[in-house]
Amino acid sequence: MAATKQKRRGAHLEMVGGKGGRQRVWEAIRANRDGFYLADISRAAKVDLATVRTYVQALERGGFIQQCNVTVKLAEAKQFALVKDNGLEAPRLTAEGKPVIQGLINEAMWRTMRMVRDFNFHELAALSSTTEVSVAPGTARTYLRHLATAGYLIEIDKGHGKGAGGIPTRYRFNPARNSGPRPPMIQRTKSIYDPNLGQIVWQEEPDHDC
DNA sequence: ATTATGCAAATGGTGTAGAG
DNA sequence: CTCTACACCATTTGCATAAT
Repeated sequence: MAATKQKRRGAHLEMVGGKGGRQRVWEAIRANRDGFYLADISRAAKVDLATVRTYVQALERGGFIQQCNVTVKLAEAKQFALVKDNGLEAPRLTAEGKPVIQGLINEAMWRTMRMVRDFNFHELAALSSTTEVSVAPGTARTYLRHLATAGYLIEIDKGHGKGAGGIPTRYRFNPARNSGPRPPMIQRTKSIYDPNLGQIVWQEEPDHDC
């Protein structure tokens, strides 16, 4: 009923690599690693207390932080300390404190792409697949297609685009677009956001000049 | 006729926000 | 403090098209 009913915003505004949300909380925690309270974090990060509480709980379960004054039971009065600093960006944890698997496949493909010179989506799927993650050919195909559209990949051999010849489109990673370790995310709005650059790198081409 | 690619839409999973 | 609802990204699957 609050006038400021904040619905969830775009990924580039709250997810990893952006601002707001858990990222701010994590930064605030790092700034006060010796000891902090939920209220401090909430105020410093300018994040709703409930959100802070949720994330802190996840961090605690994940073993990233530890409560100092165990005697206190009230969450708002609890004092935590950072015991496991990833140093990087905010760990993506589920409420259970377990690492999020979402995006793992994406990252695997992104990493493979930067290592291998050229490839087709079949090879990418095979190379990206590990014992931990299995990349479906279809997924690789989709991701590859989007990246190519965004200019991250160069189509070096269109070959025989279709048919039973076994010559799929061959792509090559564009070094100029090697922006960083974070894989670009394909947003729901048909746009592609690069967490490394912190900006939209491609949109659905509003340009329709005839 | 068979097989693979390309495109598109549907579904699932996760995080955030709010209310009880 | 716990629970429910909602929004968004990621992934999977199906259909249409085209060549061997």
